[in-house]
Amino acid sequence: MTRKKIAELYARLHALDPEPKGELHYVNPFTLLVAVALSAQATDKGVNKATGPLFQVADTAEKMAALGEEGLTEYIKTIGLYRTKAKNVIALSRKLLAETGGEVPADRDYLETLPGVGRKTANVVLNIAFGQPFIAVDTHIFRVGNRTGLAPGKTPAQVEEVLERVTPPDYKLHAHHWLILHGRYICKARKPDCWRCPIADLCAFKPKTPPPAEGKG
DNA sequence: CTCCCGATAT
DNA sequence: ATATCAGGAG
Repeated sequence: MTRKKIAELYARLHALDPEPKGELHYVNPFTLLVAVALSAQATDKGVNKATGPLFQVADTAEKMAALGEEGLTEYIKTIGLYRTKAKNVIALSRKLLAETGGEVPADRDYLETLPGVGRKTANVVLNIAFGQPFIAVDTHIFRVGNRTGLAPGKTPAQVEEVLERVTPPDYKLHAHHWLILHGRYICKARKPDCWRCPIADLCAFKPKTPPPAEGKG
C-alpha cells in the first residue's frame, strides 16, 4: 500500500473515532496484564464476565497469588483454556511478587519472561497501561493487515514489523485500537461488512458477495 | 506443528 | 455443526 493511502486510511479511522478504547475491563496495570493473559482465544465479553468478580477479590499480584490455582479456577472456568491460564496467572503473580514486589514493569523484555505472557500481551500492556507507541498484533490485526494490504505478513511478528515501519508516528499510539476495533466490527473473520467499510476503496480485498438486502425503510 | 478449551456467532 | 474468539508454550 502506498504511503498516501496509508495516511488516508489512518486519517479516516481517526476521524471516526478520535479516542479509541479497548473493551477489556481493568483497574490498574496488573489487572490489565491478567485480563489480556486471559483473553487468548476468548471474547472480551467472556473475559469481562469473569474478571468482574475476580478483580473485586484480587486486583494485585499479592491478592492473586493468595487465591492459588484452585481459587482462581473457580472464577475463570467459563473461559476457554482455563487450566493453562489459571496456572500461568498464579505463576506470574508469584513471580512479580518475588521480583518486583508486585509492580508491573514497563519493560517488554521483562514482561515476556512472565509465564503466559508473549509479545502480543506485552505490547498491549505497554501501549494501554503505559502509553507507549507499540502495536500489538492479535488475531484481528493480523487479519486486517493482510486483507487490506496495509501490513502483509505470514506471521504476527512480520505484520508487527511492517506496521511499525509504515504507520506514521502520530498514529502509532492509537493504531492498535483502531485496527482491532475495525477488525472486530467491520473487517470480521467470517463475513466482513465491506459495504459499510470506511476504507473499502483503499483496501486490497474485494468481496465476492453483495451486501445483504435492505429492510424496508 | 500441536495442544489447550468454554462461549458465542453463523 | 463448526468457525472463531484481544495467544503462548512445548
